[in-house]
Amino acid sequence: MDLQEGKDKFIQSWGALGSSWGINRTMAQIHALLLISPVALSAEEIMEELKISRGNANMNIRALIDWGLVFKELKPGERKEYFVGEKDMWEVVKNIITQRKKRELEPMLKVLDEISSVEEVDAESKEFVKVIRDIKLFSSKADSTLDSLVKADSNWFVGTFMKMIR
Amino acid sequence: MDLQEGKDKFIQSWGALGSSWGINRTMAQIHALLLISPVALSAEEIMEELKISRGNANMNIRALIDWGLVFKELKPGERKEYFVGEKDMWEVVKNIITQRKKRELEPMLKVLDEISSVEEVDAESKEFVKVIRDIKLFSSKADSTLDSLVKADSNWFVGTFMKMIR
DNA sequence: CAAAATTTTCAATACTTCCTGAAAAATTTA
DNA sequence: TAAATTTTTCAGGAAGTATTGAAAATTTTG
Repeated sequence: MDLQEGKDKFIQSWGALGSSWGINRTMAQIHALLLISPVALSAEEIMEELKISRGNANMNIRALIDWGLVFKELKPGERKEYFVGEKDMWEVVKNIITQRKKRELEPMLKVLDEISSVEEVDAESKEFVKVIRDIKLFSSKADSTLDSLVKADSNWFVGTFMKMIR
Repeated sequence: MDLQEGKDKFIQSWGALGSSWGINRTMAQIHALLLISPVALSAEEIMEELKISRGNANMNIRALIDWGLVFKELKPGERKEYFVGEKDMWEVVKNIITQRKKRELEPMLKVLDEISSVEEVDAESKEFVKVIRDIKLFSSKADSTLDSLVKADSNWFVGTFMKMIR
């Protein structure tokens, strides 16, 4: 397989993967492109490479910066902004976990909290509150497990955890 | 807060959460409804409760059964099918991990494998292959970690892991 | 400060995914 | 086997998301 074919395949697959994870295709493709690019790329170059409009490129680059997956790089003497991708996969995963935890898990915990104040007047409402408390307990555990995971370092992940769990 | 309000809020939030996880809103709502329902429900009842069409209900119930999150229940002497939700959150999470691993992570591993056969003729292609191999290594580790996680039992998750990691 | 370069915004539109409802298929009953 | 009941399918339309492109805003340069 030649380089261009490999690159295209990677960008394409990474984009498809993103789609099933609530990340839009273009955003995932830009991320893929920057992951495999040895040098920082300008918006122009990204537009060119992925055949997308300026607006689209700009929006998704901002979003990636927001997620901590891409960084601006200013070249001395150059007016354009350049962008580099976070290459350390463990960092990538940690950032995604952190963001999604904040955006999704935490709001859900809040809702579960509110909901468990339903008055337990009859069998049905008692059962409801029980189920909700169960889910809340589980979610809180997931939440703090993810916290610890994010604090742990990459070596821990690739080493100890694997051995321990087997 | 009263029961109906609590139920509605839960179904609504669970639906929203699903959307950001590549699971469509209705599917997540049906799952939520069955999670908090103490009894099995028929398609009719689900349609009624969520105000959705028969077709929509049917499709999404099938999908949930496919994911192992909902089961058919046949009541003796009744012609209709009834459905119950998997109530054990650990089972729910395990099924989701298993399915998504199979549908997304494993195909990605396959692609990474193919791609790492790019000929390393120059600096650029060497760098590309290096990055891809890195990602592949990481993904394989994630894959087997998830395998172990799914094999482990719920107690392990709620107990040991939490202590160890802190 | 004005001109040039670059980035950002956003209304219009293209694209994708989801949902409906009615017809077809399947299953059960008598 | 025919009628009744229930489930499944799927074309067409609705709703939701993503993308474009051009204008506005911002930044840099001389």
